[in-house]
Amino acid sequence: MMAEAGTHKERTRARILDEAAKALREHGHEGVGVAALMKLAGLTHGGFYAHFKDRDDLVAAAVERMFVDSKAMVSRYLGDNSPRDGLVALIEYYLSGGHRDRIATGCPIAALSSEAVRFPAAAKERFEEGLNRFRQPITEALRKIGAPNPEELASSAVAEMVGALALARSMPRHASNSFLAASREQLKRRLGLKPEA
Amino acid sequence: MMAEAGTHKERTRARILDEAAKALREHGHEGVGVAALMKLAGLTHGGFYAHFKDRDDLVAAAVERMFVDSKAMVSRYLGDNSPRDGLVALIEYYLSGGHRDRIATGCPIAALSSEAVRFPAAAKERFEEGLNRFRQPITEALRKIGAPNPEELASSAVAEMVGALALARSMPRHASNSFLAASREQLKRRLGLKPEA
DNA sequence: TGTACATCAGTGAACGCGCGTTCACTGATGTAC
DNA sequence: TGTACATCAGTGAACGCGCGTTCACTGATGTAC
Repeated sequence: MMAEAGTHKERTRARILDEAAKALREHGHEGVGVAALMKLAGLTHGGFYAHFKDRDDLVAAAVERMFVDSKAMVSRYLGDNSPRDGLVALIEYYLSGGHRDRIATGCPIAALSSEAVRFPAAAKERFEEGLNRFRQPITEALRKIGAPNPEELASSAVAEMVGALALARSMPRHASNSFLAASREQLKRRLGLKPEA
Repeated sequence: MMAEAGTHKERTRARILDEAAKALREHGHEGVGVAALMKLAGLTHGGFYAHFKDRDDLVAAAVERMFVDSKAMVSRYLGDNSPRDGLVALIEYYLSGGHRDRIATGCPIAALSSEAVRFPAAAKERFEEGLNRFRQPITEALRKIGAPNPEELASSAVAEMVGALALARSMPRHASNSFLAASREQLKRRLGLKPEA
């Protein structure tokens, strides 16, 4: 995933962060223990403090790390495609069963939407930054296709995407599938991405 | 809030649940400790087990209790009003600064959207039930005003409301206000609740 | 109406456990000569 | 090229602490007579 370049120490730190970024999405802020995390990275717990000041420091760095995945995901869809095709592809991926089922590597915003309020200050700031960086390219794409009020529309779309994904994860499979489908359809329609009937 | 009728024991249990339902929204699943909770209810921690089998049992009951507030909130807006006025009022309250700032007594779905996946089984079931009971009257109101595909539209609207409220809580005040405003505007427009221009 | 007694909600000390953190140490790595 | 040494990432035992849970007990309440 990452954890390639740099000195030995840098690569170890990156390995810890890769695991932390996954564990944080999968188990939440309180669900990531230092000992369990270090074990996932193939180390013992004492070594943790050679890399991070304390647990809050780790959480802040892990939140930043999560948004590297987020940025890559957005670029994959909005990078090369036309804005219109990109938005459609982004919505279809974001609200897919696959994304719903892969919390650990999926969108950090949806994975932590209701927990971020309680993050320690540094982590919270990075979450806010990540959220803005997610919203911005969507705003730009909407502007390019000539949507009215692209900022407002992008905020609203992000809210729906995040809400739909988070809630879909708390539902039984069947209900979850149609819940995702509902937002996929409504989003494509209201962003003007559907061939008009 | 509740905690009035019944025997002494029933009233005590209700008092504990009232506090738990607030603490759960405010501090999340891992943030509600038995000792702290009992103190909030004016009791000592040992007495807890006269009322609940264990912590999971409490959490399940507290989730159910939260949705009593939720149901009351929805009825307040969709109960007496015309469906159209009711929907407008519901959206305006739900996405208000006041609701954003009162997590402990606000919508349980938004407060726990990203955590519900990890609830113990019984709590998770009650969360699902609560979500359905929230969605249903919105579907009905949309059906009454003649919206096309009211089920799909209600799901989509609930996703946006929940996502917008949860994310607004993780933002600095100014950004948060306009984020809420964006979803308020977009929702009223797309549900056909705006006087057409 | 007054006394004796059973009930049981609630108390608070104690438990085992896992958490975050500290620290004396080890042993592999890279540089100096 | 080979040896001596300094560095420091990583080890693992130990810490204090707060958690959920147990349990012997207390004392207020309500019923029986």
